[in-house]
Amino acid sequence: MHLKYDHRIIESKWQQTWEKTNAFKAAEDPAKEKYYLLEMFPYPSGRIHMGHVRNYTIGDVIARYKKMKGFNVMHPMGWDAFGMPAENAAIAKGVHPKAWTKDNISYMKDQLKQMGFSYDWDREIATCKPDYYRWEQLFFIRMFKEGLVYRDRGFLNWCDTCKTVLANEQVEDGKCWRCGTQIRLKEHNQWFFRITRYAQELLDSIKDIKQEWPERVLTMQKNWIGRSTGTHIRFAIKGMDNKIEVFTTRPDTLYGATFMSLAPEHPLAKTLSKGSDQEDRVRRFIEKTLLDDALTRTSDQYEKKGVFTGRYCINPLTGKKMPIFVANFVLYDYGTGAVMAVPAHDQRDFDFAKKYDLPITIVIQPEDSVLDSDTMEAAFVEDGILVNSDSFNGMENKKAIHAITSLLKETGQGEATINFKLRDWGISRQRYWGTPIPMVHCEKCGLVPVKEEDLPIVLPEEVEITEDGISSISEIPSFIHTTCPECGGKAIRESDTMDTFVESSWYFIRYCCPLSDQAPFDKDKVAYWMPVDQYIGGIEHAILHLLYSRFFTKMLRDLGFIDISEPFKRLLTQGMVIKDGAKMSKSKGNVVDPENLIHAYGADATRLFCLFAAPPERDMDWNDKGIEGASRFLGRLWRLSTEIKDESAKAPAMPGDVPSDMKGLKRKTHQTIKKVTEDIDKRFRFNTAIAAMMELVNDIYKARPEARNADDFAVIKESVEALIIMLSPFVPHITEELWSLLGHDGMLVHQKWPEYDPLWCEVEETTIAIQVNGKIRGTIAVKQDAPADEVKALAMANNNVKRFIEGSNLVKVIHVPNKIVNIIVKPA
RNA sequence: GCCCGGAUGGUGGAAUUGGUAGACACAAGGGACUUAAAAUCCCUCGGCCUUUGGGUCAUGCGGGUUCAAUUCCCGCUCCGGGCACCA
Repeated sequence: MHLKYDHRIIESKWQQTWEKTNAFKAAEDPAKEKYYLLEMFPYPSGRIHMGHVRNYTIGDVIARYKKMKGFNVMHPMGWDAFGMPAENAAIAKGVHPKAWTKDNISYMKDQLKQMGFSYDWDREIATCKPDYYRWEQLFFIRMFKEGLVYRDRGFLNWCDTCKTVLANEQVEDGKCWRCGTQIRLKEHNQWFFRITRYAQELLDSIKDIKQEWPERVLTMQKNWIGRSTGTHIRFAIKGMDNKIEVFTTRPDTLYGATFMSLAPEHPLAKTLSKGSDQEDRVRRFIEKTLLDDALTRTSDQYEKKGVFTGRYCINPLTGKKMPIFVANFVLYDYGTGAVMAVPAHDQRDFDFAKKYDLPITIVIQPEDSVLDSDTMEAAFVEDGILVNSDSFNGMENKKAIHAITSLLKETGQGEATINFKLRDWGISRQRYWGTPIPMVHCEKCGLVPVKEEDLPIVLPEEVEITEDGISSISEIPSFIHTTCPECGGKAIRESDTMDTFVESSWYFIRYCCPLSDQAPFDKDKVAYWMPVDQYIGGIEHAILHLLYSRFFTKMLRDLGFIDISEPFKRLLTQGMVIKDGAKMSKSKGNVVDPENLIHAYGADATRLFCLFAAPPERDMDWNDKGIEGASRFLGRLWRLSTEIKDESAKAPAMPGDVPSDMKGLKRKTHQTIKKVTEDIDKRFRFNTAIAAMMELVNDIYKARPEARNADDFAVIKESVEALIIMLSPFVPHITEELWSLLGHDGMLVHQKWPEYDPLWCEVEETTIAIQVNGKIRGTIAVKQDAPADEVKALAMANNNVKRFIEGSNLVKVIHVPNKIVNIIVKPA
């Protein structure tokens, strides 16, 4: 009788053994090449979901594989523990966010352990703990001193009924998700990180990671940073001292600028109309427009509307009056929030001019036709020759861009500039569950940072939680009232907390030295482990999290904390787990709980299924039935290994009477080792690696009845053992058990990855396809690398091929070695 | 709307550098074993036609390049991700 495969017993047994023996504890060892593998840490939402299982299984395969390859692997795990869901849960259930988060962490940690992931739990981090966020507060203070933090006007979603600030996620169709009240944008001073100071470097250093990051992620980041070269132009306002500055990539059209459009958020929008009969209309227009979100406002279908402010500015080149409008399609976030309108050469300006009957002046003519401003039906946006532009008439517009910019520069009315779409990072959150911003408002001294020795500023726990919400720390007198670090007088603490993206922008460095309490980072340890060799996470983080982390790394370098410039050497973006056509997520209610799978089929089967279902980069469509196949395969592996052990023990040592040939299996074994190694190492294609190992299992099953003597069984044993070792990163528990059942002493986690013998990988014979005029008409078997003449002759001799070439004239024969022969014929 | 991806049998997917489309699985159907069931093992499995040799269509749609296109180019459709306060 053989032991039955019982995942419940085996999995917990090996999980305990690994833990007891500290199998995954990482320590600096200069003699060994380090490998820092990291998966994006989870938000402790309550239970792990399929996305976590997929992400962490992919990571675990690589971590275990690299360890077997001899690397000193660090594979840490932690918790992105601040954030909105904890507050929502607090409101819904009356639990304190801290308690809710703590419970979730302990439950999810247990779940991760049940999956058998190879984490070094000694490095665990939770971002909501003061011993973590105190360093973030230190960074904030140092950044403030370097001018990398500033306070500026910003806009918040405000619900008048709930009297609360709403996150974008909490706004549905412009209305509050709880009470349905139309939200409005409220002005509020907020803290910003000056990420734009790094815009150029973030763009330039893409070349340093280019080889190892997915192309599409870098493309998205480049577009997000959005560098463009253009010109700043200042327009004088009639009757005022102020000027309006615009950014344009088309200074060549300046002579055609006939009016000015301001974003409703523009500080001048209200000021310009003050005291005029337009004041009320402008105010109403701005209020109305601010209700529409940015997506709507940039849409093609969005009706372009505006209102005259009652004021004019002066075109710096023509000297003509240009009416100033507030227009709903102008965005405050891009450029300067003001656009010089050139209706003849910009479609939006054209539509606007037609609607409000504003002058259209053509300043660029195409070379092959003549435009007429009275009859044109769309803006002319192509290249052409300047007209109506004084001394620039007749110049190609591309050249005029530089010529006009030079003129503006000479007259002090503008200059060439570079503009980025990237905006500074607003990090203020008017929420309780986050890192307190270590600043103090003093009436006398203004904004003063907390003294570094007074850190951490601990988030107070005594908050009021009701069904309606959670009080802000601004309502806790003991927290809010303090003394000024500079003058010692009465002062008020900043009560905004930081965006949780700040915590996740540097956690990967802290993993190198999670316990250090003298400084955020231990330089030696960081120097050994950083950068992360392989980072793995969802494609949904392609821009924000990854860009913020890159920014933080560069900034911490400049603040003297670390010596590297890019945090993640290699990136793998894993696709999402999709069910019913949408991303599996709590908010969509289509979540599959992996816990049921682990109980019913085991962690190994769950891991195998996740890896086999799709390649990591692709979205994975959830299918409940697939796990059966994974589970069946493990049963097959189990029986094969235990039975072979008995059979080989009984086999006669001397060659038996029936000759047999195990060459085929030996070849397949080495080819499989090669294939699996390359699939993991070069391509991260775990699904095809598993398929290859399934093929090997099928071949062993077929070869088994042919085995007669000890030599034959030695080949089979070699196959089975190679298989068990190669499968161990994928299904670590069952393989560990089989390894020990086969009589091995040491644990499989400490085994070396198998090597393949190139000689045994060679193919003896290959099947090549014969085409006639590009259509397959037969196949022939030939020796690997057979000479072209021989192959061509064999191809022409094929019976079916003959039917298609007989009676035609041979044009040519294309031979691609070991692949195909294509015979081109023409009818006679 | 803007930026970035994706689409291959009933299903998940494979085809690594332009060279036999459908590897490996799932589901389905058939058979063996069994008192029976489960498990296991074996076989069939894109559509249509067929004289069972094979022929023909087929990788979201429409064009193109090539001896040869799932793969490269152009134009679409649909689906997904991101859009700066979800993480």
